[in-house]
Amino acid sequence: MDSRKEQILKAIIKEYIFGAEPVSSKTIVNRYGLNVSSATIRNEMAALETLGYIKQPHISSGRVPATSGYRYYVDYLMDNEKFLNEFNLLDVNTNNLKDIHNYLKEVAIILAGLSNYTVIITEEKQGEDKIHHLKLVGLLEDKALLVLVLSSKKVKDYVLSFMEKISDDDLIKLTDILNYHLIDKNLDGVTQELKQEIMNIFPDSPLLVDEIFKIILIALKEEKNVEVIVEGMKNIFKLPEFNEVKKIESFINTLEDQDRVSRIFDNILGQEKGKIDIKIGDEIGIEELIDFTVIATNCSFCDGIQGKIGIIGPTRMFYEKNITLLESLFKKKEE
Amino acid sequence: MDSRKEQILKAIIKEYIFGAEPVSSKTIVNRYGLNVSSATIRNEMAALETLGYIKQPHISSGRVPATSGYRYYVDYLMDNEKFLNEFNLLDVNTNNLKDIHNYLKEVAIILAGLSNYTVIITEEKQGEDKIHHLKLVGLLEDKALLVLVLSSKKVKDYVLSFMEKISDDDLIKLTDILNYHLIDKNLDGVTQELKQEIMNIFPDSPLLVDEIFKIILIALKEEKNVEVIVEGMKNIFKLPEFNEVKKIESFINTLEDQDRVSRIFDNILGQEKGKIDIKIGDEIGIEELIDFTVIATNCSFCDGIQGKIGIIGPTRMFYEKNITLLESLFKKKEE
DNA sequence: ATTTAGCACTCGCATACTTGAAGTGCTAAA
DNA sequence: TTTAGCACTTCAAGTATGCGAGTGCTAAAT
Repeated sequence: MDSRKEQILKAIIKEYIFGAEPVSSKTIVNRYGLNVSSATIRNEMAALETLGYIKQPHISSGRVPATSGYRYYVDYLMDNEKFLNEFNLLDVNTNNLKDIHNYLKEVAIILAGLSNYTVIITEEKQGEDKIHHLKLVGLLEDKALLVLVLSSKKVKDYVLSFMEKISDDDLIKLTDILNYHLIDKNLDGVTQELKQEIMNIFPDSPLLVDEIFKIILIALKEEKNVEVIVEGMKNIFKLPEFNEVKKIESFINTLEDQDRVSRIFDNILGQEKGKIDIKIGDEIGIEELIDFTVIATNCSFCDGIQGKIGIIGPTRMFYEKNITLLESLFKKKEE
Repeated sequence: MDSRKEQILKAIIKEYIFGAEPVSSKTIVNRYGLNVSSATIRNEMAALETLGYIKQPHISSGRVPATSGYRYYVDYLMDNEKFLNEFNLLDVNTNNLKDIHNYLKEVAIILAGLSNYTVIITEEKQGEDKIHHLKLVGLLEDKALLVLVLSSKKVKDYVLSFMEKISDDDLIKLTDILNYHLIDKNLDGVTQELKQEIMNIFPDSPLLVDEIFKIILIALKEEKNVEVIVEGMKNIFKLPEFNEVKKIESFINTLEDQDRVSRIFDNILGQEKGKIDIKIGDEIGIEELIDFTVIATNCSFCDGIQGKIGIIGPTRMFYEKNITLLESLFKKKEE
């Protein structure tokens, strides 16, 4: 990636974000004049395409950024223009749950209006439940039952299907190790690090441990009180690339499903507070959102209420603007 | 409307509710055989069209029910088949606001799933604010400022535009009368009856009084804590007649706007509890919902929380099913 | 070795035309 | 009053056609 390729990639992305139409070599010469002819641009574009940064909707059309093109843009090319709006909207001080809920709803509406995209917010009241006991029971050679006993005395069970065959001995060994590490842990304890640790001790079945962890997360999450707020779905109608009923249906279906909205955050956000995460297309990890980008961040309120805020828009979103928008929620207004 | 016309109207509506396609004279003969030929049906259909109960999307197509056709059906023709599902979902007993909110959200999701339409619910915590004082100030000959002082000391003002010219004298007279009747009244006091009473005393400007009342309602409502729940918007995608982006956009725009959702209920529901109201097409009073029917009812919970529940679907909705669905929310399960 | 002019080629989109099926209204006879 | 029959209308789907935008490639220029 020499400097000229970067310039051209940046031009293509800026142009496409602005116009939502395939960008031609001629457009780049006209508007970003790099002192070369359109033929040269075409050659460079062909190179950028082999590198996977851009693609053609069909032969003989202009180029459109690919996911990795946007990723490159966000990581290396984006102008960090500063926007002036600093709202400090999230400096709330209340202990009333209902108040917080209504307030966050208001925040979502405002943010949706400012961004012109869809805003998702979850508030989670940390559940008190921990894992009291855990058991793996073999059913068939590739199926087992995971039984969870929670400290609230609730019993939950899930059927696991593995790719690989697992012996009863393995199950017992795994049960012991999981119990040793997970007993009396709540959601905060079930971290990536712990998973790694267990996988070091028990390295033969990485997929299985993965699967089990996912289920434990789900089980404990069910004990959490997660409230989901979605505002500004209507903004999708402003985007010319989503002018088909099928696409809109898929989007609305996804965002009306609280589980899937929670999963967006689970997939993209770590534990860190205040950091802004950007996931583009398939990085979000939800099939239906392949054409979208999510910009999200953690935040926490009084009373142990955890919040997550995300802006979801097309992959060709105004990255700079929306990153600053999310950042500005936390900033104090300068005097 | 002789009996045969009623039979044919009923057949057309049932057929259209089921199939969402214009109903031909032949279809009626085939499926509802009334021992007459299709030509006779055609003659009757022409008559039903002049009566306004059905219409043709274009000449040489079958007939589709008109709003007044559905109205006639609901009022006189509908089978009151009883459905068995009785949920008694709304027999809740809690004083926790947050609980009620989450519970109602759950109810909305369930109801949306059962009905296959969109469900709207509002919970309203009655505001304490009353009107402390009211003033009308003339601005231009067809504009005036309505100033409201609330008992919470908040001052609100709104610009009124009238069709007709209003003299300063009239404004003063009207101010006095409104003050006399409205001081220390909250939302419960601003009723249709009171409006009638004032209009009897001051009959010259019916439109004006109407306008003022609307604004007072809005002002007091702003002091109310109204929470709006909308679930199942995705169900619109199952309806073949809403297969255009424009139509879906209009629907979602309307339902994402809390004010307009509140207005749906304001327009169609009276004070009565437990009564099921059905409004079809333009009867709803919201332009964008001209192709929809709303079935709605009032309900109230502990703690002075007022709720309104509505099912909103196409005018060709399964009326019987959804009426029973709403009814069954309140019924006790029979032993 | 790099850049560029020029040209053939591809694809999508809009327009117009054709055809067949569905359904009506009307007339004249039953 | 009802019905058979027929002319007429409209929609929907399929097909042909032309146009414009844009590319890739080749051969010449730098």
